Amino acid sequence: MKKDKPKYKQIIDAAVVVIAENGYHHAQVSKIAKQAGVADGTIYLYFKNKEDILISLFEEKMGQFVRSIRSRMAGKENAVEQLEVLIESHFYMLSEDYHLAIVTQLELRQSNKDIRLKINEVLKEYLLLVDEILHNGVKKQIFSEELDIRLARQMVFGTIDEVVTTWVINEQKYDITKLAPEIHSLLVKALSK
Amino acid sequence: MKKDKPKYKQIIDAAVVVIAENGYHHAQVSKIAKQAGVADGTIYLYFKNKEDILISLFEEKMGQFVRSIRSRMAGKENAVEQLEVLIESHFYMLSEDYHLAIVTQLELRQSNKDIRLKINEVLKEYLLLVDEILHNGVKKQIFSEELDIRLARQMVFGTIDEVVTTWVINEQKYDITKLAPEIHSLLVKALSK
Amino acid sequence: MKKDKPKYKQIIDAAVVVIAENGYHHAQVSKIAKQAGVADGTIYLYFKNKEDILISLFEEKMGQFVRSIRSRMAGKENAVEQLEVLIESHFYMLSEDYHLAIVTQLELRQSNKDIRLKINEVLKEYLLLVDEILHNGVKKQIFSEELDIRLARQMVFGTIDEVVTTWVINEQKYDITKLAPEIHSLLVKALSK
Amino acid sequence: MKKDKPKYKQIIDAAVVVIAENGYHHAQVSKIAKQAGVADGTIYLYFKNKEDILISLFEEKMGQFVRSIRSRMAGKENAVEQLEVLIESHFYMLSEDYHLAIVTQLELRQSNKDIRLKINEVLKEYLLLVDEILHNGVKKQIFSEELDIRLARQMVFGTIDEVVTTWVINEQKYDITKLAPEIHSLLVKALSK
DNA sequence: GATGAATGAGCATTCATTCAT
DNA sequence: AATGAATGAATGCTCATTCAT
Repeated sequence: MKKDKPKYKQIIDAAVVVIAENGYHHAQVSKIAKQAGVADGTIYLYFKNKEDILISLFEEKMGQFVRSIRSRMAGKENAVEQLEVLIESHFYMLSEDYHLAIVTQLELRQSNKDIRLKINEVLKEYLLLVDEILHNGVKKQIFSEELDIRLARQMVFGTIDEVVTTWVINEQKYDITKLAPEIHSLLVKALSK
Repeated sequence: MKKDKPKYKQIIDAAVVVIAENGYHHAQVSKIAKQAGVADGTIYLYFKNKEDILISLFEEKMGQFVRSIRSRMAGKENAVEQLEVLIESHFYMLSEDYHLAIVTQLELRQSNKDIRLKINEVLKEYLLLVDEILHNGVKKQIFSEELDIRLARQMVFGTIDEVVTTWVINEQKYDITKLAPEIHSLLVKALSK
Repeated sequence: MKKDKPKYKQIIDAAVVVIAENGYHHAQVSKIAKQAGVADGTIYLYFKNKEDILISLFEEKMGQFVRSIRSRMAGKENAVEQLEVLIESHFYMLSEDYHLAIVTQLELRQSNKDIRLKINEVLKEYLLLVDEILHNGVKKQIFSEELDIRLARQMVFGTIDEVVTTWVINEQKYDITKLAPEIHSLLVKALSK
Repeated sequence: MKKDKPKYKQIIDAAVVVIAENGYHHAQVSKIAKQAGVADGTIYLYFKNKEDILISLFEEKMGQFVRSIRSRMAGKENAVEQLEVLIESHFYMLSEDYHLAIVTQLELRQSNKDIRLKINEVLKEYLLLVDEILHNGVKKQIFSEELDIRLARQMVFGTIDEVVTTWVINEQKYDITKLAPEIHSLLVKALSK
């Protein structure tokens, strides 16, 4: 399995750094190869083309992201607590990975439609997680029984994403993890009966 | 003033059509010129460079957007009603301009960081409007007195933006104006005491 | 009409020189542009792509070639004399254009299948000319009435082509036009009753 | 002697198949290795480089070709009969080896000038055979005493080669061996007194 | 003011060859 | 002898911008 070979992850990590530091449009394959400490051609032993690097990057990182949130959520049965963990984890993990935050919030959004469609596929995993929390909350009668899950999910994701993007645009000048309680409180109020 | 000459608007409208129909990355200056019925070189008599077209496009359209919402809000003193008008207007205006919705929600976001920063400058006008509503609501004790205006604004804008983007990605298959009451209700619950 | 603009012919002539001097595989577009005294991008105002340059080169030169032979044949009614003119003209014209001889006999044959198919299309004009001479000779009972035109044409073309290629491979060390009478005599003997 | 080891021939036969099926420009060393059932690196234990495979291929196959014709000619003393055997054998052997015909008539001609020059070296064996027949015919006063052997050889080879190439381009749709008598007859007429 | 022909910088990808195992 | 992962040089084409007319 190619994904388990060390150079696979090595190249993806190099791509994150190069894109974050140079911007999407100046992230040439040769720069990524240099950063990864391999020859240009080696990239193509692990990835079909440049597009494939970006999609794999997102899959790999977003996969970890969702798995990590799920494991942190383990044991929490209450939807309010689950949402708390989701927000805290989301903010915490991006605050711990400076480069990844820039890449996911700003740079990867410049990619063409094909790449973004594939990225959206990957995002669905995250959105499903949000849906699970919302369904749980409604079932346990913590959230409003008339809640439109689809719209509520858009509010939750839209709010979190906007807060993170604003923080990245402001060059991460403040501690985003400190915003979690207030965001959580706002969202819970919106969702509750 | 260049902005008052007919070709200025002619070129901006051409840019909206060309970007919406071809996508950001296939919207060459020569295509925009053709659509506007002018020579390539003529573009540069009205705009410094391609970047300037895009920023001007956003300024022009977002300016109209905010002015239009303000005029619809005239007479409403209640923050809850004002927010209602904001959401309804936002959804209504984009639902009336198919091309503009695609351009602002999907295509222009593919531009590079520099352009997006300038676009954010222009967005501030809209965000100020949101802030005004929120301040008003807090002052009139309709919204929670402990509301963090900055975060609340990010929630309002993030939610509205995500709802619109989802609608555009789904090719505007449903009537977005019908979602306004529910979104309004969710946000008001979040903001209220 | 693009073909009538001076730069069209200028680029084709440059391509002949560059290919003859550097070989097919080292004839980069940038070298052709430099030789033609234009920018790389200018090439693409006149030709769809590199392949198109090569096909156009062959069309242009082979077209002239056939037209030139036809005009030299004007007035000759006798198939034996027509064949004489054909051979003499063929040898003479290539002996006058050192670079073109190299390009048509050696370099262009390295092109890929697509290009060679299109080149073969163009060659058909020449082969039709040979057919006309052969038909004429048979009709006038100068050539054998049982002549298989298709095979005879392959003999005529194969012989002429091999003689020219041998001369080019030997770096044109001898005067090929002096070989015309003997080749003519051999072919006429073969074709005659 | 490397040429006697089984893998030597194995690689050459693989090269014929791969070139015939994929075309010269898509016949990568790795494909040849795969077809031969060896590792890429193994190729380089038997051949200096890719060029060397192609030249060796031609040497090996053309050597067999000439030896085979010579053995079929054994016993024929008459130049006319010898030429008959040459043409028949040439056509017969290529009609029996579908892949080889494609490779020698079409694909190998796309190789660069250096390789083609070396291939021509190998071809000399064949041309010497033609020369022998011609000399024999002249000595025995069957062929014209004034025959220019060099030009006559070019006619014989050029004609045969063109007939075979035309047959291969037409995807071997007809039986080329049936053309031998007519080609023989044309050539004998040309060469005779 | 308006034109549009000309410019030229910039980059993903392939594949023959090597060499540590 | 045999392997196959790794190497890295080499190039066609696009398109924003200019400037002579």
